[in-house]
Amino acid sequence: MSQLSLQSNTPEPLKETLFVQVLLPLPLPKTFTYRVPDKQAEKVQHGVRVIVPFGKKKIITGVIKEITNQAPADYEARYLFEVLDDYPMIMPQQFKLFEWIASYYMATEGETFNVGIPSGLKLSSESKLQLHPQFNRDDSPYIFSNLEDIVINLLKKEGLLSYQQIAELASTKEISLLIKELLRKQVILLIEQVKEKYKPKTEKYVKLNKSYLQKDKLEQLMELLEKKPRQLDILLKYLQQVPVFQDAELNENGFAKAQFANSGLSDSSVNTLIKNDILEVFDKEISRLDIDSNHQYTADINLTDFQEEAKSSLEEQFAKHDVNLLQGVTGSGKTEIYLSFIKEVIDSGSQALFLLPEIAITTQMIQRVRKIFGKQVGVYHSKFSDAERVEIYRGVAEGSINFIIGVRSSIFLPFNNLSFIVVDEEHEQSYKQFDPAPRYHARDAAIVLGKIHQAKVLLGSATPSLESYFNAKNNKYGYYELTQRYKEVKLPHIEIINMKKEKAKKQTNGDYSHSLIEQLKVEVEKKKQAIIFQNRRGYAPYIQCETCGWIAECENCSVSLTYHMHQHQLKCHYCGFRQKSPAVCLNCESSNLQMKGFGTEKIEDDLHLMFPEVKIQRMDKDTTRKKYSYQQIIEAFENNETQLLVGTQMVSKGLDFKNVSLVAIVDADRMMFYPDFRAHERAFQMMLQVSGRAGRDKEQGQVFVQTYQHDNPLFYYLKNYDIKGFYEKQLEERYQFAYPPFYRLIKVILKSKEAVQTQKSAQLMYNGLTQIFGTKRVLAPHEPVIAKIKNIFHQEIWIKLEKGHPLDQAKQKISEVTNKLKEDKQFNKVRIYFDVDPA
DNA sequence: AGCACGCCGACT
DNA sequence: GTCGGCGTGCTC
Repeated sequence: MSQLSLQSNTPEPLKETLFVQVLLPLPLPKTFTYRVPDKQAEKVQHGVRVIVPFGKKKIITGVIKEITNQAPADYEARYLFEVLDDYPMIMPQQFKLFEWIASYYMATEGETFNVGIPSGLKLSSESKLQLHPQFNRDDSPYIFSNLEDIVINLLKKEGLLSYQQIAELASTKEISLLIKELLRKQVILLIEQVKEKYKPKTEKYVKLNKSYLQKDKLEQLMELLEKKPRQLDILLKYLQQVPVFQDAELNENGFAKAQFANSGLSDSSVNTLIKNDILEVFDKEISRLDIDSNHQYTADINLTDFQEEAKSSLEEQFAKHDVNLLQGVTGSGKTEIYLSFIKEVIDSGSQALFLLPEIAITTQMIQRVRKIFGKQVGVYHSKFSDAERVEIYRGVAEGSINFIIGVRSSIFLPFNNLSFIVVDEEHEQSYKQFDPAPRYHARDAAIVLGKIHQAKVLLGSATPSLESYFNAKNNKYGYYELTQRYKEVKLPHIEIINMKKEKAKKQTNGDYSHSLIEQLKVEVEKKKQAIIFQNRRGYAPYIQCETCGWIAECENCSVSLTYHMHQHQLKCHYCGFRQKSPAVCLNCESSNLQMKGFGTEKIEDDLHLMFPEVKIQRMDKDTTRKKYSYQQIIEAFENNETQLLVGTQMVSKGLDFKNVSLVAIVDADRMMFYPDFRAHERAFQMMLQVSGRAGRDKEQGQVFVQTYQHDNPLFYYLKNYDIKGFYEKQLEERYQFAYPPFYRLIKVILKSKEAVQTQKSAQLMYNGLTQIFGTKRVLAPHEPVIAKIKNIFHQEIWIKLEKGHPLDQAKQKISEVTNKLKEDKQFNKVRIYFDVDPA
């Protein structure tokens, strides 16, 4: 083994040692510098992945952010192990986005990188042991223990052993000692096997043996197979599918082996042909992205006059604004406008990104887009496997995919030529990532992404976020409103039902007004469909003892347990805790337990009683757990197999049902009255969104909204579809109480297992913050609505910064206060998080 | 984030 | 006396 000699007498040709700054997918604030082995120097370039040692035993994948020839002054850089790619996997634009997100959302670039790339592009490493090549048991000056001898013998036999295998021999404690000893005694070498997690998918294909490619040879073969009809059939099938005589090169493409069986031909006969060297098997790399590549996609996008008008107006505005807001009621055909823009972009050779909230990416939507764009489309969705995501990632990097339709994380794909971004349903809060950091808002990040690429951004919604509305109003964004509904279908009539009054008149039946029940009866008679919306799953949100007032609560979280009738269980919707529903009060043993409130399950149950003959389906998180159940429920409803659909907000997105004439919002108050400054905005948007499901065909649909607060101005705006009026009113309130969009919020979250420590640290944090920002800009620490989740106590501090307040400086100060707090070791168990622009 | 090194209680 | 608890500090 050659030794590295630092002072060599023979002058080496001067070779510059390269150093690279590597970004690692860890929540660490900086990059790490590695030395590049000479052998790898040529492969080094910006944006390629490298495998590096990190700490004592970790081996991880990072990405090269910078290349220098300057050795770090204050530490010895380690050698990187390997350069993985021949071309960059992270584009310069992505680095810019990482930087922006990390800085804006008070996260690290490493965390951003970590969520930004599919985990299949990171590598797993597994340490293995092998015998040291120069090791000889008899020559060794050392003495070996029994255990060591066992390992030595095993290594002689097996060659390689993993930690796992050693672990089977010894207890975990002994392993590291054992390995240390074996290393010291020069018995073993540690080697790292790094595996690419991603493997291209392959399928068995067959092709005709070359010797039969001549016509006469083939004829001989056919004669030979005369008496073996099964094999002959297979050969004929092959020739039919792969006409090798028209083009001999087609033979190289081969034919999927499994396809024979699909045509009713026997697999064993195929195997015989293979055995006799008539057919050859080979592995063919196939795409996981299930697209029929032979199909020609030529579907056109036909815009109505109104849509054309909208489009050309938007085009004009894009000349002045990089971001435009397109507001249009459900059914006004925003999607066609998006797709028409996107088609132009794709045809001109650029890339486009179409962002949607998770639940809006339906099979319907994907099929529609595929019809127009074929295999240029990549769908980036959490339901897809990691391998599929890697394929899309690579497709975008290589340029074979020009159009991405996807969820928020698609902003991180390696675009290099992006020129158009659509953010549909831009008001949706699911665009805001909450856990883990970075807590970014994909709409806002998409706008920055647009800036980085000089791409145009189109935001779309029937009910824009107040922020976007405000920006459009102040001419920061361009704006267009589509007022026409497709085919001129009238907007549904919204009826606000005064539950107080109905209850006083004893016209309610439990939670349902007389009017609603009567109307449901009418629709059911007419064979129409109805959607009953309740944004709460389960049967009863809580159960209470009427004797002593006891409420069943989660033992880990400060929430009541929801009763689920189906399993007769009490469940916590925050930590998943579940227990059998008690028969008597656990406090006073009274049997007077009452279900309080109602969720989708109870509504479903009630409806069954009221309409025993009618097919009723429920759609919520509980009924859509399986992969295709969501799809099945929708299809059944679309095909009129079910007549009443009860559901949570899942029913409000992206679905187009023709026969729905009534939408019922059973409990509007629940959405409106919870402690959040956005509660009204959300409730309003959600109610309008659900309403949009009614009457999408010729007839005008109806919406029934049940409330005990029917005087609330929100309902006035709602029933008149006066979105602007409502928003203006909201803006006034937001201004008055110093909330977005006039002020920027930064939420500081403190968590720990100790309630007292959490509170104390929050108070100290608050003191520190007020010293910098003053008492007006910082709200006193308080428990969030759910103060305890999974036995962790939470405290929040809100910082309100007026527009124009130097943001970077503010964040800097916040970090300083945080670091100071962390110095006090009594609080070292308190974790501190930041949420900039909390949703 | 992991993970090793380091200092105090219940046990072979 | 040790095993092992998890506090603390580092990772190029």
